[in-house]
Amino acid sequence: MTARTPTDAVRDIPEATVARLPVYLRALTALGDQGITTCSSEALATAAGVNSAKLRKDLSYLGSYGTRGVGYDVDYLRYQIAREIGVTQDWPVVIVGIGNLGHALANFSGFRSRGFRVVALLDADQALHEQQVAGIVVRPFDDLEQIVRENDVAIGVISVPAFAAQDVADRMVAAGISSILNFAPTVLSVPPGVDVRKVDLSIELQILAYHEQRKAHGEPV
Amino acid sequence: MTARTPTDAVRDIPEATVARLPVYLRALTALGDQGITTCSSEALATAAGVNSAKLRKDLSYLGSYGTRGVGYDVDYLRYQIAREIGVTQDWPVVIVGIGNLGHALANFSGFRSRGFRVVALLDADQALHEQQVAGIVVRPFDDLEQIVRENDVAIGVISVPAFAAQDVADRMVAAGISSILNFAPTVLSVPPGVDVRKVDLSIELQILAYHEQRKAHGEPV
DNA sequence: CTCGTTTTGTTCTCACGTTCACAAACTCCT
DNA sequence: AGGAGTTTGTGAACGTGAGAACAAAACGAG
Repeated sequence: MTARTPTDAVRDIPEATVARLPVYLRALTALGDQGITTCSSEALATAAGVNSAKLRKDLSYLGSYGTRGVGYDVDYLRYQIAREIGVTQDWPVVIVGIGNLGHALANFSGFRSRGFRVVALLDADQALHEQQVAGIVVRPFDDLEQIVRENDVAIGVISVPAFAAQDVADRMVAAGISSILNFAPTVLSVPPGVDVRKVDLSIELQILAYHEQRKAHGEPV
Repeated sequence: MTARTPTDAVRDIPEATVARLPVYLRALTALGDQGITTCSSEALATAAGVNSAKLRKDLSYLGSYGTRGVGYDVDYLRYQIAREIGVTQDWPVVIVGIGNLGHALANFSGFRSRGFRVVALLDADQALHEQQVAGIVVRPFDDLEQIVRENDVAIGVISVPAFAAQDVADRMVAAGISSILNFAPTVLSVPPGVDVRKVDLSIELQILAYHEQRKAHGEPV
């Protein structure tokens, strides 16, 4: 690695690369589980579904962790990527909105194994309180501030209906959460410094529909 | 509409624009529901959470549907975008994998209202067959081919565990499905001509974690 | 009818992301 | 030790996307 002073610690990795690092991480885990200890950029790129030049360029932003003529050490590279992303320790997460989707999210086994830990499930509906979902008791939404404070929660997941999402986001931000994963089909507005990512089923389907329509329209051979 | 010859029917709209059209569609629907009949690019951009120059440029790919000095007619523009995306009629969709997530998807009310119709729920687990989920009977996975044929299904949703996802995708493609929305945390490989979009909770959380780590690391002012 | 106001549609420039192509660096074989 | 064969890391070319800025077009007032 080239000499790096403490002050330039914050190299900036392109956003497109950041979005692919988790994919590489998963691919490396899969290779490791198969007992593979070393792999080339070509092999890893295939496992991750990208082109090898792009993979190498992405990895080069992290540092120089490969060996020319040999490839990458699977475990070592996996650790380096995990460290870069910040999932070497667990991040506490709260889920707000325990409807159908909230249930599915709470039961999602990938949380724990991938660096996240659900510390609380919240819902405004009193009928759900005291019930257990995925082994965790559902608590009132008003407990949010206390939970965030006590567990130092930085990441919140919103799985409430669209009309309630902005209110939940506002409360989350006020409580100190600065990263939000939004499953509600609505645009959230948050202050600068707060990150929001959205997952939207309708949008994904509509994008597919657009391309599908294209295929159908162009195909009349 | 401006005169358009049959041969130039396939204008190509940039992918980034295609991904935003559904957002505009939703924003227009919201404005319409509020009784608003006309809006400026500025107002619509705010509702959609984008910048107005980008919005105008996106809309310009579809055609010239606004009026200078006035703005856009909400209902008219909404119809034009819906037509461009291809959601003026309903698309039949099959969901494979009726676990926690599959349940949530089947119950998702946005399907019907946004141009999609769930024609079947499939699962390999016999214990689920004949049960009703969201008013639809769960059927054996082996019924896939028949259902696709009879309903002319082009879009499939995969919500099975990761290890089974590739098999399901292969069967879908063989049955004639050419657009897949994949919720399983794995890379799918499909032949050219088949579109895959993936929705991946772990990846989204890890991207948030990366930025969160950055904030925490840079903040000690 | 003409002028001022408003707002769209589009052009231009810059930044970002992807891919190619190759030098540098490592291993292995003779 | 030296040369052939691999594979990484990166510079350079290309394509796509974002945002500023402005001309063209519509409306309304007088």
